[in-house]
Amino acid sequence: MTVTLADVAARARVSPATVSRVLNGNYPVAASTRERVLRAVDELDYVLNGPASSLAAATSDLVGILVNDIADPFFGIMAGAAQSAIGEGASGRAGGEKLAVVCNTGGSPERELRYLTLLQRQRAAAVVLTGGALEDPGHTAAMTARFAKLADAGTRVVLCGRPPAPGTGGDAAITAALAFDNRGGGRRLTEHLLALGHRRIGYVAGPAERTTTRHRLEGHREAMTAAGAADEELRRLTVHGPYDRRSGYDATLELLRRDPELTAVVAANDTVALGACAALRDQGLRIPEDVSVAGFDDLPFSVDAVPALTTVRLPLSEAGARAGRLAIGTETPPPGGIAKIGAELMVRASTGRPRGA
Amino acid sequence: MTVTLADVAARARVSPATVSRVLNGNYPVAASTRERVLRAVDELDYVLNGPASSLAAATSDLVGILVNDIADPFFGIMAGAAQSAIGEGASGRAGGEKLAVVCNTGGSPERELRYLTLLQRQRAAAVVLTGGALEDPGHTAAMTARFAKLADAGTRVVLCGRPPAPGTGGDAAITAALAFDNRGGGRRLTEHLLALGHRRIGYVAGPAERTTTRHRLEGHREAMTAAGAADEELRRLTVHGPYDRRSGYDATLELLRRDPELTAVVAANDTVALGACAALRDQGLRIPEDVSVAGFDDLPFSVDAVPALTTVRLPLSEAGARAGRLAIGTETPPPGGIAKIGAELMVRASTGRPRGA
DNA sequence: CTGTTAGCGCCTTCAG
DNA sequence: CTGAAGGCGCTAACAG
Repeated sequence: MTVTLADVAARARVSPATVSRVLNGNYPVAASTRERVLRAVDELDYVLNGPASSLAAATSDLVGILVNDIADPFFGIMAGAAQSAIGEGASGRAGGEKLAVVCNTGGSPERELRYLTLLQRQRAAAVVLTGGALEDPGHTAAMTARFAKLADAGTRVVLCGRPPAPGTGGDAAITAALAFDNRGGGRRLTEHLLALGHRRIGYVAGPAERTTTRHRLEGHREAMTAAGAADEELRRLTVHGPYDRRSGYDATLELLRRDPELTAVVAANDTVALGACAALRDQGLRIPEDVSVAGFDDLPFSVDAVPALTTVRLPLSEAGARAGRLAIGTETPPPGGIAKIGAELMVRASTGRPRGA
Repeated sequence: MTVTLADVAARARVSPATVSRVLNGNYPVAASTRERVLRAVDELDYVLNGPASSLAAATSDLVGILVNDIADPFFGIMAGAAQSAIGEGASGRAGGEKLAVVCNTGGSPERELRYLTLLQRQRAAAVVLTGGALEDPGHTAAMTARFAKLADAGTRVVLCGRPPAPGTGGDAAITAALAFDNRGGGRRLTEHLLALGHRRIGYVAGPAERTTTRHRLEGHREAMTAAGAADEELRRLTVHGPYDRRSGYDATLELLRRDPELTAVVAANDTVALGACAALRDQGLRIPEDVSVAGFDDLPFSVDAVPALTTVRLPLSEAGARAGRLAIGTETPPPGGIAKIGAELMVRASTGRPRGA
């Protein structure tokens, strides 16, 4: 019923091996033979059997891209860029047709592990993990073990927007890591606010147990501490929540309750910042006249917000593309395997001098 | 080097067949035996070889979800919901671990076809296509042929937010189609504007050759025509462009040039609407006092826009989840294979009475 | 440059 | 309920 390689071989009057060779293109074949084979493939409407091929070759052309939230453009942009880079890398000849595929973990450690298992089971050629990692010792250990397993099965592992696990050097298994300068970006953002004259700055952080959250918050606190803020005060003006609009809304209300004299709110990311803006507006406060607001990431919608959002730009698209290239081996890993990706402060209309100034 | 099923069998002192049976769970196995096997699996850290399994069984656990633009939450929301539904459906026992995976076509017909081929090659269990289809006879024919091929290889094909190809009934191969009521939604949206007193309404449409674009536009024109608008006028006040912010911005400027007396702009979707808002603001026009603006989809950010966007809500998450269930056979297809998904008008602050009224 | 020969690791009848 | 045996479709040495 279904056409196999043998059928093609018969029709082209060559051996199966030859057909395999022209299909994979990694072996010299006479032009005339190749053409005959290709014609047979076409006439028979033959489609290679992936599982059989993967089984025999002990590798597959699957590349998995893991994201924490597929509905969030932060991940969509990186994943899209990675997927393009992977697709294009294969363009040379028919051979390297990689199947780049994105998997949504929803931020759940179980699902992250499950996808890794599934990908390992498929003998994936590479795995790209995007976004912050969960900072739980158990989970980190489990992940590190999986990475090792994947690596020695020949699967490349690349991190994009996620620092390699610290400590025991357990991440030797990783091909490359692209780490965003979340700490530096966070620091510069808060320094901008301090320079404007703000002192009472609320911080709406992301989920407590994620690297991204922690680094951005640390950057903020670095700047605040340098400006003389007390630890206790910093803690009082920090509220954690998920990376969504609702969290920004609720947390801002809570911050206002804790300190009605707040003159600025810094959000963990742009989406959260939008929620913060909504909350302030609903309280009758003007942005930035009464309260300044800042975000992080510089997603496409941020420039269209009213007022346009001051934020920190991350080169998501470039980083994603680079991760894709690293995954298929089109680009060589940076020295040491880890590269730091810069973050650029974007000052726009949502931040201004505080009321008093 | 790598652990195989035989190794597990040896350790558990059973035959490979038995191990296979407990792993797949679709066959009676004594509880004590099962436990012994499971323990061996665990001790050996065994991971099933997907390709080998797929080859022998002639099916795989891959489910592909195709999207036009992964960075667009419209698709992210549907894909995320579908992926969850597929993941959960498998929960029964270890057996049905489906690998739901999203593929970004970028709206390119070639990539769409390419992914379909790749998925067919992998012997995917199902394919979900989301969002509008390209209306090109050649491409439609190619897609229909692929669907047939997939269907008779046992791959389920479900459409989500895309109507089945019309005409030759060639889509008998499709398992189910969930079609959004784009036409009805578009009509009701424009009727709302007409009821407010608007007559000179500009329309920023999506790419011309897509079903979604056409249906929304037809709904708009239905309403306009019923209100006495002339065809020529309608054509004059319609501008096409991609589904992005930039297109909304540019098209709005163009519409304003064509008719400076415009009192409303209807955009093909919310993202485009945001661009339209930006253009109007840059022209010194107030929303909705000078010009009303409306979008489509009701993405999460639309309620936070300033002013909050009047739009048409599509139940993206529900539709995605349902598509996922249909893909894994957890839900039975609607009678006739096609279900129409309602669209609800959401009136918010971006639309109001026109200047004159 | 091309054909031949063995498996890759698992599932699935078929017996028992 | 469990074991034995054959083959899924392709690739990868080897010869020629």
